[in-house]
Amino acid sequence: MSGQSARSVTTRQYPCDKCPLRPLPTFRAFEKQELLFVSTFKKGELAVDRGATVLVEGSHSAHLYTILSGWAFRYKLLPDGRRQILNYSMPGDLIGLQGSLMGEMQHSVEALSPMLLCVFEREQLHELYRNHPGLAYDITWMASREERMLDENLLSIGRRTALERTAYLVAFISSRARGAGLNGKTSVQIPITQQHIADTLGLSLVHTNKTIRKLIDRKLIAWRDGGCEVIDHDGLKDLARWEGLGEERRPLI
Amino acid sequence: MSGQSARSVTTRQYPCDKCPLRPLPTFRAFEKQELLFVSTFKKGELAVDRGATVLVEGSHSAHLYTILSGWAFRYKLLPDGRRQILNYSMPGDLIGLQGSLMGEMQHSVEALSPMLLCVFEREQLHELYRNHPGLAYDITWMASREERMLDENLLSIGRRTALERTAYLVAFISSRARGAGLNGKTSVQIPITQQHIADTLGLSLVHTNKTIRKLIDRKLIAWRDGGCEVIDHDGLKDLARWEGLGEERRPLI
DNA sequence: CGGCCGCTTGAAGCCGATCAAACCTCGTGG
DNA sequence: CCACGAGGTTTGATCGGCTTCAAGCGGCCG
Repeated sequence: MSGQSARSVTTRQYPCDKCPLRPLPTFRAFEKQELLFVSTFKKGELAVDRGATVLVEGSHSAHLYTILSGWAFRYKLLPDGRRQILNYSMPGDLIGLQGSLMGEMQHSVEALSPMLLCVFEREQLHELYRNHPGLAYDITWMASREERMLDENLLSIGRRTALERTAYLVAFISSRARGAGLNGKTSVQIPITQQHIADTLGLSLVHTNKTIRKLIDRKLIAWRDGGCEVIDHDGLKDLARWEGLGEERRPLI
Repeated sequence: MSGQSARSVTTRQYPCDKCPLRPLPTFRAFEKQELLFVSTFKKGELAVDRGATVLVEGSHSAHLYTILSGWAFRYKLLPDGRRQILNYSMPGDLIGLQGSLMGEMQHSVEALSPMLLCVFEREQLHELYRNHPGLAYDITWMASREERMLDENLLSIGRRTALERTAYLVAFISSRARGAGLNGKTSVQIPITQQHIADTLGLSLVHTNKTIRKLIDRKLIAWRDGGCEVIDHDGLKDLARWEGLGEERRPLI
């Protein structure tokens, strides 16, 4: 059973002023004052294993998180077990904001790889809004960004063919991964199984496999070491008729 | 051509202290100070016709809106014209927040009925965040609410059958309509065509029609006067395996 | 070595798409 | 007053993309 909620609070390895993410060109710089507040906002770090459930639908978590490293996905289930993956999360993304604002979580979050999370307390969100309007604005911005990604995913599932959808999804994830600073010298290894892709795109596993094979045959992607690798990013975007992500600088909390 | 951007600024009929929506039990009350600010935040009212395009993908609008009355829908298009409806909007909902926060609109908004909108200026959002943390929190809350609806819609399109999807959509819209105070003595008339439903659910028009017929035959809904009416709300929810909306009180700006 | 997980492949069948046509209502103009 | 056309709904027939069922393969780990 891989779904167990294995987790352990580690000692703090990354004080906010030595945040490994903030120096990246994708992220906006902090005001000194904001950095100070976030340092007190951060309550610790949480390490979770691959396959661990970080947050579970129906719960009322006292925490929200920023991903320091690793990948995760958000999903919902129907009563009979059908699963829909809603989106993926990677370094710099907030996890659990919906639950913090509105009370109960209405989706679950599972780690796709070992992860390191910054832990924040929901309770202090009000203080953040009261004293740090810039950060408050950033949080709304990030919520809007998530909304935008969901809009695009809806368009994809609703109106693109299986081949287009798959091309879109791989291009989308790899764009985001690059935006999160995950590009090694070569292209990114996306740590997902074909079942994840199927559950994201609303397809069956069998048909997903056959569709991925077409992308491989066209030399658009490769499937290696239990993960996906992009070979021809522009080819994927063309096939999916996708414009790509705006590459604006974004906030990090 | 019904897509023209017909619009006209009317004189202000509803000062914020006489807002027809706020007294409704669905909405949270304002602090006196918040009411004052929103009164200055509101720049006027905009009346649009049915079929008018309120906001268009790719534009940089200087405004955002709250719906005073009427219905609208958000949608995206693929280059070849395929349309995906993302969500519906009704009284009390914000329109154009994404665009205000992030610059460019990445979806369009079209009126489903004549509408009356409160007009706000994007520029003043920063002032709102600086001086009214409570309202800032409310805005984030509303963005999260939209995100939640999108999550549910994704689950629906990705993993529910055509019949379940249709049942879900109708139940969902009518729940929201009731939450927006649109329930007359009888049930709500939802002012949409079957083409809208098809474009929301990722189905063809023909199949949507046949699916709707099944719901009618089962006496779950009725189709009258070019609109949809719910007859058996619980029946729809059961069929869709849908839990329903949390009926929490929500903010209004 | 055996079992599990993830990937692959073939065959059969169905859900929903597409094609085609007709009908109804309503507004417009001759 | 009726002819006409447009938009929306309806229905039947055929097609095909995707699902489902079934089975086998390969690698990794206890």
